[in-house]
Amino acid sequence: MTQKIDFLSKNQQIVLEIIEKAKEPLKAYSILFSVQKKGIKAPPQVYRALDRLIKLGKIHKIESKNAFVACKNDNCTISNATAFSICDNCEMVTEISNPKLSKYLANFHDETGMRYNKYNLEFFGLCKKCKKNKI
Amino acid sequence: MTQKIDFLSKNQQIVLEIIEKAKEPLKAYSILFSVQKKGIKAPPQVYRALDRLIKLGKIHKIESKNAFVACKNDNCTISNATAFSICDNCEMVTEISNPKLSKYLANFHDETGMRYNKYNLEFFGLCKKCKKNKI
DNA sequence: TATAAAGTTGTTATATTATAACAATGCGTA
DNA sequence: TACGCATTGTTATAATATAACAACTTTATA
Repeated sequence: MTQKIDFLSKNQQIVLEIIEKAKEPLKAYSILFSVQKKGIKAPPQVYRALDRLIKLGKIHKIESKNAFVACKNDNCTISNATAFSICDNCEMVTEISNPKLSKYLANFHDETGMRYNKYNLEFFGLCKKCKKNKI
Repeated sequence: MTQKIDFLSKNQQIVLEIIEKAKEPLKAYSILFSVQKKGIKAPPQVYRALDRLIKLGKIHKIESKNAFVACKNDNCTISNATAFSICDNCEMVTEISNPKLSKYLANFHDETGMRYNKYNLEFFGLCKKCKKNKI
């Protein structure tokens, strides 16, 4: 129940709240615009908060969109294993939480002997709605 | 043997060559700088070539780095399934071609009923060399 | 208490990445 | 030829992100 929100600074809380309320991934500058009434005035303030929230696992960055979403998993405190599905048409983004998938990827290792401690996976396609409406 | 390079325009060939020669992922503006002696003067010329080459599957974009690498698979003509391993220390990027992995991901479908036609996966960790030197 | 250390914030400026918009050119083909 | 169409060149600007440093807060410690 009690989130680690106590450990967040004022700006971090402001930024986190706005991302959590949003229904879609938010861009940094749209966040900046939204929080100007709350006293955050400049890009570095937003980007610093975003960086911190990412490290804490509170939010994730959708790399292919330069946008940010809240982590759907309440207990999430790390950010080392992320998977998303992204609709090419309506741009909807959903975090995938599939234990089999995460297990498979966490255990994956290739021929080079490199071992991974982090991954990010982005799937693209048409969501159910868009598939219906377009075909 | 014969590549589809015949279908590339002049600028596309120039950009592809420089990416293929490079040992690491190249940024768009570093490409721009390198090809100015060949007559390419402005960002849109580079970005247009990059877009085309990506569509053709000749190169891939490393989303977490905003950088571009040549596809290692000679026969690659599509760009819908990519996986990379990225060293957090030396920034080395390697394209993973692991049939089991690609099969697994190509067949993956989640509970939402969404079906994917494309994915991009980026693994992070320490490469063999860096692991040795740091630990 | 005071004062250092570390972290957070605010601020200005600027770097980096990417695209809009439109004119000019070349090229196949009807 | 003259049309359509893709590619190219060009200028300007949009969008994304960070450097650098001063001010302020909190905590830690002498």
